[in-house]
Amino acid sequence: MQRWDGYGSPWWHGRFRGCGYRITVPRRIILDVLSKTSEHLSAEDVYVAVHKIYPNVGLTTVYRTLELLVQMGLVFRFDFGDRKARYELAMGPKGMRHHHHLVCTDCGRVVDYTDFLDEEKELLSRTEVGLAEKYNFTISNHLIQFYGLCDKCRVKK
Amino acid sequence: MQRWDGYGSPWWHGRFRGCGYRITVPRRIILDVLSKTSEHLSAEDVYVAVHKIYPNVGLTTVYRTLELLVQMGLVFRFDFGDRKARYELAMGPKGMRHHHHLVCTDCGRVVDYTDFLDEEKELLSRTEVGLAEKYNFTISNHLIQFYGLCDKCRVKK
DNA sequence: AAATTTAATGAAAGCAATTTTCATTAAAAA
DNA sequence: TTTTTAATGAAAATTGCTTTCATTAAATTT
Ligand SMILES: [Mn+2]
Ligand SMILES: [Mn+2]
Ligand SMILES: [Zn+2]
Ligand SMILES: [Zn+2]
Repeated sequence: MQRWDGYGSPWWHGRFRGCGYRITVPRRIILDVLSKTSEHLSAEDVYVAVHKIYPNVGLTTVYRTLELLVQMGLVFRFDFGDRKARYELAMGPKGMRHHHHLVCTDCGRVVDYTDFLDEEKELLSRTEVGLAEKYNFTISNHLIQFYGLCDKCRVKK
Repeated sequence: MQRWDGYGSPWWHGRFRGCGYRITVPRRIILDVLSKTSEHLSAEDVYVAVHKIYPNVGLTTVYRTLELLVQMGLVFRFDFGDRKARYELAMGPKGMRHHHHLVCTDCGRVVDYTDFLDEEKELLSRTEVGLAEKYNFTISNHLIQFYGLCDKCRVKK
C-alpha cells in the first residue's frame, strides 16, 4: 500500500526535507493513519487512531501536523457541515485523487465519488476560465458537494 | 429596495405568520440588515450592524434568529473555510437567487456569480440523477465554490 | 383597552473544537 | 558526540456557538 522512493523512505520524506521540516515519529504515524483509511477523519479521530499505536502523541501535535500537511498540500481539509474539520490524504498510492462528495445531512455519512467526473471536469474547467477572466481571479481549486439523505436515513423518516 | 405585500407589511410577514412565529423588533432589524447588504455577514457582523440601530439586541438573539431564518429557508448559511458561518438572504427583491461562490484564499473576499449557471444547472441535475441512482441518495442541495487568489492578492505575492 | 397567555429575549454560564504558551525533548547539523 | 533549534505535550486560553433561566413583550382573549 505504501510507496517508497527507492532509498528506503516513504515518498513524502523528500517533500519534508525540501521544506526544511523534520521527519518525526508523530508525523510518521499521522501520515500512516491517514494513508490506511478511506474515511474522512476528524482531528479527534486521528488522535485516537494515533494514540493506539503510540500513546505519547498529544492532541495538540495532531492538530499542528494536520495543519502542516494541509499547508503542504499533502492533505485536504473539508467541512461537511458539522463544524468540525475532516481530513483526507490528497494523493493516494495511485497519485492525485481529486474527487467530490455526497453528504447525508441526517447521519453525516460521506461518499466519495469520481463518476461523472469527466463531464464535470469539462464544464468546470470552462467555468474556471470564464470566471477567472470575468472576476480577475486565479483559480486553483474547487469544492463540490451534494447534500441529501442516504438510503437508511430516507427510510427512517 | 424593500417589497411590501399591499397591506403595508414587508413580504416576509406572511411567512412568519404562517409558521406561527412572532414578528419582533430584533427579527425585523436582522432581516433589514441582511436585505441591505450584498456581503456575506457572520453572526458577529450582523450583531454589530444590528447593535448600531438598536443596541438592546443580544448576540444570542442574533444567533437564534439566523438559525430560524435558515430553517425557514429565508436565509442561506455558508462556510468559506474560516470556520465561522456566513449568512445571506436567500431571495433578493427579484425572487430566488441561487448562486455559487468564488473565494479568495488570501483575503477571504467572496464573489457571487450567476454566470454559467444555466450550463452548470444542466450538468448538475444530470449528475444528481446519476448519483442518486448509484448511491441511493435523495439529493436536495449542492454546494459549489471555486477557490483562488483575487487580483489584489495575486499582485501582493 | 385591559388582562392573559406564551413565545421570544438577553445575560450569564456552558460547551466543543481549535489555538496559544512555554518548558522540555529530540531531530539533524556541526 | 556536542550543539542547535524545530517539534512536542500539557495546560491554559480563545473562539464560535448553544443552553439555561428569569424577564419581557407579541399576540390573543376578554
Ligand atoms: Mn473524500
Ligand atoms: Mn453569496
Ligand atoms: Zn444518512
Ligand atoms: Zn484576495
